[in-house]
Amino acid sequence: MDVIEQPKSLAEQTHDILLNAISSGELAPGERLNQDLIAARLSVSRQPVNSAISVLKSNGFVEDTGRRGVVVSQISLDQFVSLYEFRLAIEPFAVRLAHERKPNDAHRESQDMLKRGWRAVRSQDPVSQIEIDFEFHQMIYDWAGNATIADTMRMHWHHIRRAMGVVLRQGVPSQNSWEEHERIIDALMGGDVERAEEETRRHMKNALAKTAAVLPQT
Amino acid sequence: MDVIEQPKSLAEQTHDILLNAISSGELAPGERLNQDLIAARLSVSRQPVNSAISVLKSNGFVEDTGRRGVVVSQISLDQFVSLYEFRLAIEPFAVRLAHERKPNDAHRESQDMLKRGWRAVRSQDPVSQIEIDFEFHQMIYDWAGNATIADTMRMHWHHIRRAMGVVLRQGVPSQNSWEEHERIIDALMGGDVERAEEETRRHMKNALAKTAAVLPQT
DNA sequence: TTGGCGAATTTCGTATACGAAATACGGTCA
DNA sequence: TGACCGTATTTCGTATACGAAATTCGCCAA
Repeated sequence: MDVIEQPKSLAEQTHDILLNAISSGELAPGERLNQDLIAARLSVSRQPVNSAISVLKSNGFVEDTGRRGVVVSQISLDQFVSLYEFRLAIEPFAVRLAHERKPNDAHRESQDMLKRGWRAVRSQDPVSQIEIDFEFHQMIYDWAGNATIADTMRMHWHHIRRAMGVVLRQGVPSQNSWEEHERIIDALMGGDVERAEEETRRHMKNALAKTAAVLPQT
Repeated sequence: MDVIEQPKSLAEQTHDILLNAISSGELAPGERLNQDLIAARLSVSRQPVNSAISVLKSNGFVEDTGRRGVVVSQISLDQFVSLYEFRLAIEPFAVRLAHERKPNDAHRESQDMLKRGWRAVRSQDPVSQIEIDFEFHQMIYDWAGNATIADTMRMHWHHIRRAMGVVLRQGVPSQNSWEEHERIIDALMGGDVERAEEETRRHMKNALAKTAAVLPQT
């Protein structure tokens, strides 16, 4: 039996809405967040908005200007290099854990995921491409059975989304990504951990290269 | 030239004070956070307290009870196994980066750090032992020159502190830790990355074993 | 026309107020 | 004596109020 969960507070809803707007690029880097405006737009008072902004600030999505209020954090190239370097350590490790712990229906689940991935590629819709890309990696974290990896990557993913949006909007195709995903799954299902790890590392390096080529122009 | 930074807001100060109280064990797992009480104790209104608690909640330091307010999160064994598994991936990687990028005065800095570590061990003061342990690893992250690693580990470290406090208060000696730190530095200064990574992995496994042996009793 | 100074306005952080929901308490009935 | 029900109290989330600091705007002088 499930526990009863009460509806999210206005502060949490406000946070989620703002975070989504930032991650999707709807709120551009450097853009100011005006508490009165946001409160009016969401039909709430400034109190939950203020609370939501505190949380965003603590997680690095917005920055203090020192003057009045906060602005959406910049997407710096350095930051993304460091983030992908980080993933270069975590993702292959997650794949190794996934190899050891993946559930019985992993094959079916992954084929399903790949199918959805290719469908998103064909759709050429950046939003669904970004979404399903995360779902793919989340599936791996899930198989890895490590809550810290899942939590940490969920946080970082919002930053990744921002950069990925920039990349995809520039018309860079995501087809390669899904070929790489396929190779990772292929190795994993075949029980070849070493190759799965290696393919994952390659996937990370390619993703970084694609992003790095586009980001400085922004 | 440094930028001028204005004093922290009451909300941020409240957050820092509460986080420190939680990490240090002053506020025990399961303990309720009463906003009125905290506000009165800190001589502020409930507003900054409420804001601070939102931030703590988003970072997993306190949990919603579903009823009234929040309680300090439990230290679960599962969570710590997952955290140390995570470190098993990150710390050796950070050491490898540190090997490539460490500054010229790394030798002097590390000898200094080791000296302070041994002094803390002799002092038998858990607080300074925990503090200097973090400083050691932070030095490595710093050398690694990767902001994502540093930021992520700073966040996780508050959770580690909580567990480490439990371990040290049970009288488990921290001498072994500093022998391990010494071996890592020794390998790193000798330019033997492979051994430095291996020593780091061993350090993580030992730390996990020490913690796991004590945690279930709590 | 442009630079500079001061008043008006904006906008934030924090305090206080208020209503709702949950807990705690006390009295009543078996 | 113990279980149960209704009321009082606690305590939270959110709204509103207020003061301070920064920015904007307009006026005046060079």
